[in-house]
Amino acid sequence: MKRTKSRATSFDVAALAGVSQSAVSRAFTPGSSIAEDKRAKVLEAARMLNYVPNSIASSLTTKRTNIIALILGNMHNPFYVHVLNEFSRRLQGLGRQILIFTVDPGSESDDAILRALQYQIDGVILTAAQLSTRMTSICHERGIPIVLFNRYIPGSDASGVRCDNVGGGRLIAEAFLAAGAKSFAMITGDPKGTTSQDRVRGFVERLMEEGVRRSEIEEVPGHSSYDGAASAALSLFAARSRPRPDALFGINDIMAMGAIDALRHRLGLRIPDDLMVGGFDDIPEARRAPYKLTTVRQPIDQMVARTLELMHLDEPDRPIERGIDLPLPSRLVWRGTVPVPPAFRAAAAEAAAADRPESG
Amino acid sequence: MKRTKSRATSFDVAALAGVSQSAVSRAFTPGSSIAEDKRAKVLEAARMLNYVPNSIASSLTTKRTNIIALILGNMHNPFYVHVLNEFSRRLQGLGRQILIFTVDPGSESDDAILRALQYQIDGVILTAAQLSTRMTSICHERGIPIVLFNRYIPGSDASGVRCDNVGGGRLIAEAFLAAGAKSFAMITGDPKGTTSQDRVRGFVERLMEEGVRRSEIEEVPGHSSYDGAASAALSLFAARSRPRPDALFGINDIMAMGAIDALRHRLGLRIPDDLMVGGFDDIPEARRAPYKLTTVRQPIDQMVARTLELMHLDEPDRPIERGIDLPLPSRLVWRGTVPVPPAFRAAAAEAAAADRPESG
DNA sequence: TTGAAAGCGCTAACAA
DNA sequence: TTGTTAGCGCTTTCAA
Repeated sequence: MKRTKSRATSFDVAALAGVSQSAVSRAFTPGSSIAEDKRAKVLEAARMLNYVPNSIASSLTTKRTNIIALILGNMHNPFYVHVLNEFSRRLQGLGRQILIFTVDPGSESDDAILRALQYQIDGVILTAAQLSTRMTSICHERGIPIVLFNRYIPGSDASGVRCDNVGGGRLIAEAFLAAGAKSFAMITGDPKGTTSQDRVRGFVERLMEEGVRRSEIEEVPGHSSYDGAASAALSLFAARSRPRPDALFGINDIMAMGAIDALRHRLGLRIPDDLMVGGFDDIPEARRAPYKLTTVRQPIDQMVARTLELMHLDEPDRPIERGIDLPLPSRLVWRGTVPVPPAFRAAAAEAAAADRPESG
Repeated sequence: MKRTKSRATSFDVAALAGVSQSAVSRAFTPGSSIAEDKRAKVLEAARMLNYVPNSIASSLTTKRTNIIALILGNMHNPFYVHVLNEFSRRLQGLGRQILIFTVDPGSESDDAILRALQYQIDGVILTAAQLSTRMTSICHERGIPIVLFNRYIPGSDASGVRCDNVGGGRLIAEAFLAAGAKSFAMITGDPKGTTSQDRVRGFVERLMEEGVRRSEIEEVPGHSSYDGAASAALSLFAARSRPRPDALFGINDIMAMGAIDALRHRLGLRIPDDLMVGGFDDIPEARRAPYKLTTVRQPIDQMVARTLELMHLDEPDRPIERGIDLPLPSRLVWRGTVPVPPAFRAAAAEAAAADRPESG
């Protein structure tokens, strides 16, 4: 069978309904002035012809496509999968579509943004990668809001939403200290990203307040991946002269999980008996039986909501606010990888209760 | 600062470059006839004005948007995350963009497709949900290919790519038999989906060939999720009069993982000593130390490649082929959740070697 | 409330 | 190889 290529246009519908083409347009535009019976006739004709309004054509005049570009870096980190899900759910609810771009983590996102711009997207959400100031200003010149998710770029005009990473790092340090840890190590993520840097900073800062010397806190890069963290952990613990650390901070959950698996199954370490481990993000996987990871929860829902607010999708003519940095509070979730000190028993019990059903 | 809303058009570029507007169009159209020096002038002017061609406008005449709609159901299953990644990588390589829609697993995808149609997408990839024949014919009428990924719908005009699920189910049965299992159980997925049905069918079929009676194969629904499978497994093993099965088939990896975790950590079962477990998909998580899941590998790369081929993106006028069902071969990956019989030692060693680095 | 008509930014004949 | 011109399918004045 051949393609009929029969896409009915508003003119076809108008002809069938016996009205003008503009009437058809009005019938499909909420809040435009058209008589109810006429609208009904149009809708009926449209149904008969399988007419679907052409958003591409309408955006040519309205200057709005209702498309948002979502630029994703590391999809291998489940955190971003949940972020994508949440954005998708909400944006669809707002009648917006998502044009997706995946870029290599750590690489420039300029290319992706440029391609997005060709599609006259109404906004850009960037969850990854670097952003040049040139690209930022190109977007802003055109009135296209661009907001960074889970990161900020110092000195950038782009606004961003993230959680309080420094505070979160402190929470983990606090938990380790309360559990009696004496020597510390961490597996870090992208060294160029503020997210990893801030978590490290908060963690170190808090430890130093208790008299721990920076040189005593071991640090090894885990490349933000499960496997990277697994080898990092092994290199940290395998053969060593100095005493093993008794507390390990994985800068994100997926790395903490990689470290836990490697340490347990390759080196036979018991957690938390031999080593306590803390993570960051609180991805759903962190609750699972093999991990029961004590971690810092990022308020994804809130972060997504604030991101959308920052874009002001329904006020397209509003001047774009520059360089807003919106840090949201994070909180510690006590689970099984850090021994729970008496003072935190209640919090731990609460977390355990909340963990019962995994949403998904 | 206010929005300048200054999007340069091809006319602006033409004026600055001192050429006609069509020259600008040509300068940006690969393979169109334009003098090299003229093109250079145009490009230079474009750069100065931060001009980005408006694909939305061009698609009005070309009838091609280079946008593909990707409709995703269960994003909580990592399998689909990897699928998304692969589609994104390849489609971006082909100069196509992905408009993403997430729908509730099991629900109609008609809504999403209708919204996609408004954007004049060049094709639809459906990884989830039901598809009405009405929607199929609407797409086909318009010359828009729609291809089902990892599923087929009996009697549907839509084409699809999937793996040989029946054969895969047989492979797991085969492995269980070779390992000496005598009693069997399975955790099933979406009862309306052919994917789950076929895997079950192959599994059962093979067992029955060996004289196992259908009524002896226990079956419990796991709702395609980690948590669903965890409770399913518990209900299967917790309190029971008849002897426990000694082999459990999780219709997909994420359910096999949920079952393993629950059985190990809640009931203290040892795997594979007390119970052997088989999965399906071979998601990257299946290789991880806590699981080392013996499973059936779906050839994602091939499936994605064939899906794209079926869409014939570069021959938009080609008649759409109807109802093609393309089953690709699947293969067993021996790991640690099924005791490896001597005959399969080599295969198991090979799998272990291949597992070393996780891509990601 | 309605219809006619002028664009939106581009591509694609067509002539030059 | 060029420029001119006529649309693509819609929204949006503007008059009626």
